[in-house]
Amino acid sequence: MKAIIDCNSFYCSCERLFRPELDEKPVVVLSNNDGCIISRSDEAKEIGVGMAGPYFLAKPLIEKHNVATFSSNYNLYGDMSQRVMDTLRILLGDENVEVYSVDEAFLDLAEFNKQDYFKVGLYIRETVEQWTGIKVSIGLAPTKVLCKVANHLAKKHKVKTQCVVVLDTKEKIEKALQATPVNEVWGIGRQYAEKLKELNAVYTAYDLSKKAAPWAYKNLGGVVGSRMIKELNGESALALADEQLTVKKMIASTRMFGHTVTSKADIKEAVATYTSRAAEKLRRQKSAATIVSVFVVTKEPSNNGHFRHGNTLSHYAVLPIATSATNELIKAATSLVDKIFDKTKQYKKAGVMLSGLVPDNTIQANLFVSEKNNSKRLLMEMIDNVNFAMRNDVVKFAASGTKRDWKMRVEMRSPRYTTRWNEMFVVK
DNA sequence: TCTGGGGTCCTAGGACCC
DNA sequence: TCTGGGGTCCTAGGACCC
Repeated sequence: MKAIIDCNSFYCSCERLFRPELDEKPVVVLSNNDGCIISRSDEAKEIGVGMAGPYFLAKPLIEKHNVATFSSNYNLYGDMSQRVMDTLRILLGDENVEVYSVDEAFLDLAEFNKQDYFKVGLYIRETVEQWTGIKVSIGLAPTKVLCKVANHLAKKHKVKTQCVVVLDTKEKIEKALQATPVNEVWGIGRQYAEKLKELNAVYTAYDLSKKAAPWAYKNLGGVVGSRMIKELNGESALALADEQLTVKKMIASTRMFGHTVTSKADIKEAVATYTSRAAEKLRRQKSAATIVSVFVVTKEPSNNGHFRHGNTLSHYAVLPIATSATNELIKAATSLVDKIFDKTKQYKKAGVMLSGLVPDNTIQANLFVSEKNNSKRLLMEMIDNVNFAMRNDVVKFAASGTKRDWKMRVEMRSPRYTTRWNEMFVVK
């Protein structure tokens, strides 16, 4: 048996931890730039606040019902996430926990075989809540896809299920699949859901489970589709990932600007800043990059009221030798800006992607690059350590700029209670 | 004038996830 | 006026090789 554990309205729950007066009150958390709603409490949902909708559209409703509204505070959420995951590792052992996202983890419950799974789930849920203050829902089943189905049901019927749903018999699985609309199946997005309903009269997870694997191969994205059918039928096709072995294959840092930007210098500053962040992530996983890509997104005139994505202009450079040194990556990235910049356009977003990643201990010096890389690595380590300790990008490269006109808006961020001494929670 | 078969590597793009 | 950010996996198809 496996399980998935999922924090309830995670970002909202983090905010509430330090504002207990908001318990049982509607709460929402906004994306960067205060653009979209990315987390909402059950109470906000009941009022009719939509998920992932633009903030400005929901604003009248939010103000009318006095919904507590927060800009996202990723320092806080990251730290709370760590605490939840640490709790799970202590309960189950490192090797039985796969962190799937900031608020979700898959668990291997092989050690609990033949026990009362409901009690196991309840015990995990209560311990996490007691140690961290974060409420979670748990789905237990033989495969990952079925765990997700169980977890959906646990969230949908919180009181009745006590946020724990176990699917360990054929009958329970069948019943759960029948109660699950096909678009809620993990791996079925909007496009597939529409296709399934219109062309194949597949409306529920149960209908989908009755399709043959070769059919799914043809119609639902190749092996991805056939695995999904197997998983729905209780045959495990997706193993728990080994955390030690997973390193990212691509690292990106991208942001919307706080307002539209037209100057090349500003774009270069932004790109240099994003490159520094990406390079830090790169060094954290001890990789070096061989490809640097830069893209910008233009602002287009609004299409009579309908939202429209701008055009993406991008370019990449292959480096002569893999590197993790910020200054080298910035040099490559900013010169790419020269290639894609069009002074007749306005821009609303830019980003940097590092790919072609290799372990940085295997970098071979080639004939054309001298052996001075080692001292550079030491410098980078020092900068990372200082920045980590101060947590405010104290040491920056000059190319990143100092005034940062393009910086995003974060107008309603709560204090970073758990990661900054000067913002710590005060007990009166 | 006739022009095979099997393989690898790479990129672009589509779908999905939280 | 205002619509996030960071990923993954897979396939098709082109270039190239022998």
